[in-house]
Amino acid sequence: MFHILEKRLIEAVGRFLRESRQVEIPVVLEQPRQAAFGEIALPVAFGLAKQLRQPPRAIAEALAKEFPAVEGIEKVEIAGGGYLNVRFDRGYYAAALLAGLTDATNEAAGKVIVEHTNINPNKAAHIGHLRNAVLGDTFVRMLRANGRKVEVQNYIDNTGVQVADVVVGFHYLEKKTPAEVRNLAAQPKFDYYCWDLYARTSAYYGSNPEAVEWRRNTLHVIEAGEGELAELGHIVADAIVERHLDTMLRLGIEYDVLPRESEILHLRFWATAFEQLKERKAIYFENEGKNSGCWVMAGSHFREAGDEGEAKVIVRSNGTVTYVGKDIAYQLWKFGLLGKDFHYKPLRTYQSGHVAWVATDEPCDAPAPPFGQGGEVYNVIDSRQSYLQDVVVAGLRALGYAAQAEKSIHFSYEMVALSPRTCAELGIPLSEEDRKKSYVEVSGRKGLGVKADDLIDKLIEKARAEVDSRHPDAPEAERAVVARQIAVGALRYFLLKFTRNTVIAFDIQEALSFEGETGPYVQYAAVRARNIFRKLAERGEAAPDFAAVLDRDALRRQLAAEEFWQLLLAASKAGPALESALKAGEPSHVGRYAFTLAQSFNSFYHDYPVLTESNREKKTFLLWMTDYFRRRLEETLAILGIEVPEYM
RNA sequence: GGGCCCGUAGCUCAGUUGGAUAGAGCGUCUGGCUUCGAACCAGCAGGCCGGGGGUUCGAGUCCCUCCGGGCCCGCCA
Repeated sequence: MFHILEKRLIEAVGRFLRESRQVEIPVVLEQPRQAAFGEIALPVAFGLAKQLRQPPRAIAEALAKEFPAVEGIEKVEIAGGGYLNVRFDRGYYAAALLAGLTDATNEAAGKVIVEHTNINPNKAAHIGHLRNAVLGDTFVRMLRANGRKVEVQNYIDNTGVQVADVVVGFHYLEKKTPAEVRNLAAQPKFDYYCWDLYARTSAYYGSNPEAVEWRRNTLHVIEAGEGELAELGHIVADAIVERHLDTMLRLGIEYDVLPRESEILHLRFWATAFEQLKERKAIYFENEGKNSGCWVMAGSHFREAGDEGEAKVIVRSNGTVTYVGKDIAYQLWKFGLLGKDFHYKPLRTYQSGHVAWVATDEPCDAPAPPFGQGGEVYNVIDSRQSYLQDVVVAGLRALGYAAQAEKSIHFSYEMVALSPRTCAELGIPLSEEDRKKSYVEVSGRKGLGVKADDLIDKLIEKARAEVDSRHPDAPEAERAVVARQIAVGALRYFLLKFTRNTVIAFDIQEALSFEGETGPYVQYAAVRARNIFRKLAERGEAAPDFAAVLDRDALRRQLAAEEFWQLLLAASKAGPALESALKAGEPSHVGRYAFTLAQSFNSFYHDYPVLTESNREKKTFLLWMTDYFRRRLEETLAILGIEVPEYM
């Protein structure tokens, strides 16, 4: 509704200026500095000051006198150096909200592809991976809430060097057969086992340089896809992918399709992309210099104009393709530009019946929905890979796909590091140098980091203690559910409260907090709103028919109280909040909105006892406000992927 | 050497395309539970927005420069 009035205002003011002043300027709306100034501020007078050669204040006064009538707007006032502050007709506005009038969502055409998570399937997921997945998943929920069609992809690099390292560990260090590893892989914490093995193998390379040859050979065999080492690679990667899906499901994160590198190789996606790249002269064969014998992309494609820079090798002199090359092929496929497709088989069915599919190289009986063919592609990848993402986009552009290059968005974010305090707490040894830093980078290679499942377990444990102390009589199973919901709320909110380009110095104390700006704080507000209606029912009272009691005049009477009006206004801005968060590409903005909404409600809850209110109109109004807040809180939390517990 | 990011209250962070008196949370201190359950609320204190220059009627926000910190720049992935 807020948006509707904004649009009306822009339209009316634009026409007014055109007709009365013969000026054509874009009408900009602002949020007044203070809520008491009104709902919308128009700074038009400042823009006109130059053109009309008059002081802004005088222009504002003149404009205010002739200001056109706009439905739903009560009046305009002059303020400050020349602002026109607009006040809504409160009764009109609230009546529209009560009638269920909402801002229309964008029905933009085309599918959006969001790729996130993308964890190397060779070890347990850690806190950094969680940031990626939660950011990606929340962005997906934002897009869907806005009416967009979204496909969630989780790319699996199952033939890469990281998997090879773990295979080396099993085969050369532990001398295990595929059958033995298969047994191990069926154990619950196989990903933890590999976490340690990966670190051990990496360390082994350091002290035994000749072992690096094992790795090279293993990688080669895994890519070819045949032999015992390749079998080991599959066992490891497939099992770990399942563990990752389990971990993410604990946070409510699901996927539509898992494209895999093994299929990119076997289905010769790269060969097809290579032909295109050669044909359209996007890459060239280098005959001299250090890159002699390689196919390279000229630096001018992916750097600032004028900066020739270094060329990027796409195909090595031994004929093998680099990681970026495969990524270009994958990106082409996402847009439906490759002229090839994977085959698919169902990987798992979620509780809702939703199926996650995985790429295969041979057809399967189950009919898969169409994947790929996106109109817009978001790659959720940390900022350290921005150079490579630039190369991928440059590849598209060099192939003549300028439109798709524009629609290829690197949804980048900064890494999660560990606070020194948390390192100490976890018993991670720090060098003299690390101790001085404000944070320490995690390293899978060194086995240095906080495992996702450990963190979730810890959060559940703490939430459970809180729930037990408050609701000792509630059934055990119920308390377990509530504790899990609170833990997930705390974790997801924690990862979302920072803007994307802030490095998170992960501090376990801070993440375990349930007070202040946290997920549980917001959940608590929603629970309180629900409790009021539960108590009402327990008293044998039915929820009133709001529309019957609250006509426009009644609403106007109640909303004459400034506090009520400000609360309602804030709650009514969920739509615009989502829209601006999408525009900015910032899930954290939705989190922040949820928090301020919860703050508003908590103060309302504290100041106005609803159930004991004796005046019928006021009580109905308070109940309506409660209900309105409850719905906005629930909607916003759903976008954040946070559930509302039965009680807290 | 080149590129990207960051520097705002004791700590952790917000701050829309430049706008009115720079905001939260935590922490400190002070008050508030007679169940719509305090995982809450109210209040106090705390700021040369890293330094300097510029553009502008107006700069935390844009430009230049310097200082401090992080990340990237491979025929690894």
